Amino acid sequence: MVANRGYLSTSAATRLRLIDAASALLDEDGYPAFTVRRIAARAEVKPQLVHYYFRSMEELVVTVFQRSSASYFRLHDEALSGPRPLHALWELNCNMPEGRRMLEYVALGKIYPALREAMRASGESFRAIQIEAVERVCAARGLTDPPMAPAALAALISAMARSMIIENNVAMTVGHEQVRAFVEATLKLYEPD
Amino acid sequence: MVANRGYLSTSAATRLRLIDAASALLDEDGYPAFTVRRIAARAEVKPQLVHYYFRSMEELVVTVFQRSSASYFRLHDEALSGPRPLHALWELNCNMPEGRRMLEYVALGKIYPALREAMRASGESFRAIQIEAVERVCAARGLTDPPMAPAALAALISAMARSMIIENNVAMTVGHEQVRAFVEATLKLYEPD
DNA sequence: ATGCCGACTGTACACCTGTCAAGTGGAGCT
DNA sequence: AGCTCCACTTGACAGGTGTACAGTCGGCAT
Repeated sequence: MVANRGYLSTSAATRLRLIDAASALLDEDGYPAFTVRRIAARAEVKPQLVHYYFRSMEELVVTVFQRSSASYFRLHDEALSGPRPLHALWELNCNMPEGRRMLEYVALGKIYPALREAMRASGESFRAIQIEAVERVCAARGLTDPPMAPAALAALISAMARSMIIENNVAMTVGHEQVRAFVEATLKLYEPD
Repeated sequence: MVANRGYLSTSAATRLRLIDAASALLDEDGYPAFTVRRIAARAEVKPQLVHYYFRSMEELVVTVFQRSSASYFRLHDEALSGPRPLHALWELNCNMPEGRRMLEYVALGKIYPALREAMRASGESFRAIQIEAVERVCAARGLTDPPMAPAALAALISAMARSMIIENNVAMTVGHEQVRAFVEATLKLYEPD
């Protein structure tokens, strides 16, 4: 067989099964389900295999996060490439499962410092991309005096979507409709049509 | 001694000590520190006393939350009673420790359903109060056509403050300055001066 | 003096957590 | 045939989790 030049154990569909299982559990039952035994059971594998493929739970959670992040990156990129990139970004942030997962990562970040660092890095790069996107829209539409700074709009889109997710989590919905209306009205200033 | 007509065990400075300890731990070390033994240790009390005063951890967490909520209510009320209530509300949401604690409650809410319900109830009533406050400001200043619905402004203030807290948690700060500038500019439309 | 009652202690349960060290079994190469 | 390598299993560790229940002790009212 051809050698696999990976510095870490390559091969192994099992490794993938573990990552899949962890992701699924995070979606379904949230951060409390992120435990060695539950993940292994979900992957139909002995618990010890988790530590065979990952040094620690911290390494696993970072790996899972990176994959979430990469998958979000694709959707993100796609959204920003279309016509009306800002509207697409808003839709994406409101609806995607990745958004709901983020809350769980925030919780797990309290426990695993490496995850916090990964989140910081990915969060900052996403924001940078979004700021550029806003600037491109402004330039393209000849908006010389936008209602707010590009960074503020990027942060606003994330923040409003994230907050609605959090509130939905505790079954709070007061004002959500008005928030959506406001954000969409604001975006229309950037992207009429 | 006079009888205490409480339906639940009254008296007991110990009970208070436990609630204080739990609050402090939540502030300092977050939701992972919310455990019987750590709380008891912080209160300098035997662990068993936690279950002497509270049926379960769920009852304790709800009690602690109610107290947070009540203390926030006072600050909230005070802020909304001053001149420039909206500016005061924004400052309050950005700076108070109650805001940081909320994140921990969100995490604990995944574990304790009763906490979720308490959060929903208190969240909705705070929002209702804020909506009224916005409407009062609009009426007082003769703002007949505000930039957004009152509910949207209330939600926006909460959401932006909360999101900045979350991002600070992972040491993300890109765009925060611009967000502050935007929110303050918006509030100035409601409350010039 | 006796008995009650409320605050608190001692002891224990069953279960779950992450992590590790040593062994097994088979495929592949020399 | 022997050796090595790798995916995986066996078995176990020390420590943590929430919760229960029977006992003790001291002040109070009768």
